[in-house]
Amino acid sequence: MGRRKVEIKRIESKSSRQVTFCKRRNGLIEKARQLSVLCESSVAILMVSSTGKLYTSSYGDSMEKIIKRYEIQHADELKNLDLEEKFRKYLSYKELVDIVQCKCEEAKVDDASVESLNSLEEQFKAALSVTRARKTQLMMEFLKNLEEKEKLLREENQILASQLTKMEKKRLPETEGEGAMSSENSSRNSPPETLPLLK
Amino acid sequence: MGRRKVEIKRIESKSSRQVTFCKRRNGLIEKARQLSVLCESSVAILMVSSTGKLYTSSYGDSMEKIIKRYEIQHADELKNLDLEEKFRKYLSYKELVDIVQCKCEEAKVDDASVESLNSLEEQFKAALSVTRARKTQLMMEFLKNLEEKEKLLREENQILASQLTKMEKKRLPETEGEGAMSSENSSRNSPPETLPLLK
DNA sequence: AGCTATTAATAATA
DNA sequence: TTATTATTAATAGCT
Repeated sequence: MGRRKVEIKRIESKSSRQVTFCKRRNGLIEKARQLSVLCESSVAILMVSSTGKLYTSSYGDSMEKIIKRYEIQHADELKNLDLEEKFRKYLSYKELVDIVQCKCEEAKVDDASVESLNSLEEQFKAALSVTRARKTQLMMEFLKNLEEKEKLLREENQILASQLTKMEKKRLPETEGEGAMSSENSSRNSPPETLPLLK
Repeated sequence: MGRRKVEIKRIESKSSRQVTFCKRRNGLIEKARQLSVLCESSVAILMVSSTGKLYTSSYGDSMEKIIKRYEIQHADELKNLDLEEKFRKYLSYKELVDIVQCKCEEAKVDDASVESLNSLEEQFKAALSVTRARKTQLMMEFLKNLEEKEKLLREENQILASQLTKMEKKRLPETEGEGAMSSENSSRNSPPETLPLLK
């Protein structure tokens, strides 16, 4: 689809590589848009050029949502760490540890003046404040993340549930209304009832 | 580039929408691969079909790495603060508010002695400590709760998915569904009715 | 950035 | 699904 056929291998000339990147990048984005519109789907594309520049595009849903959808599916891999380990890891940021250790060493001076102790006190307060703020921030972020995941999972659940319901209806077109059916008929009706779950 | 020109708008027929999704999805993936090879770049694509199935593909780098690249760049945008409002609500437990207000009233005494101020200081410290501990405790509880919910929702999802699969098989004894790495990892059979829900 | 000769993708069909 | 092929759409090489 050009003046001649090209092999799919690294383009040696830097300038034509850049030109091609630009052209094909736009092509890819347009294709993604079309797929999204034609097939009512969500599509996200992330491209990092050889110079490290990031180009992104998403259709049908936000980039965040699509990425989260991916992360949910791959959460099992991440599940190894339990919550506390995760937080221990988060809180061990070098920056904070360094501050604390530095201050602790200084504190060995037991015969210091009131003034120097006062200064030390202020420094500890500052370090403590930074640590607390960071802790809260990280917890908030983690929380938000979880809440989004929950929402997506619920949505997915609803889709699955409605698919099941539709199938059931096709399969047993009638039998609506409360006949004398002893309701315990095994395979009847089960999917819909199990679905609306979570409050 | 087919037997006739097509408008880019939702394909009404469900079956041809699915066929088109499959074809164009493969096309998009191939285009991404070519872009990556030709231009020495990393490309990631995430697609969610209208039925909620996820299809992903990445070239030049792992999906994780490319997504991380994105998240680094967008870290700032993620710092929304509506969560803090939520916690302000959590923290307004009467017990804590009472402590603080009581102490604040006492503090009006501006001409107090050094001793009484020292005492007041201690009381504030205690109140602050209680407040902080309670805050952290509540956040942790909330977090654990969310994680449990997530787990349950995921289980439920798997059950629903396996029910759907079973139904499809009964209905169409042949014809495998679209492949993909979707949530098909079910592997477990369903004791569907007893789904242990969220409290 | 534009412009076409060409190749590549794909819509209809089976 | 997969394969075929008549067409349209994307783009390589030049300006």
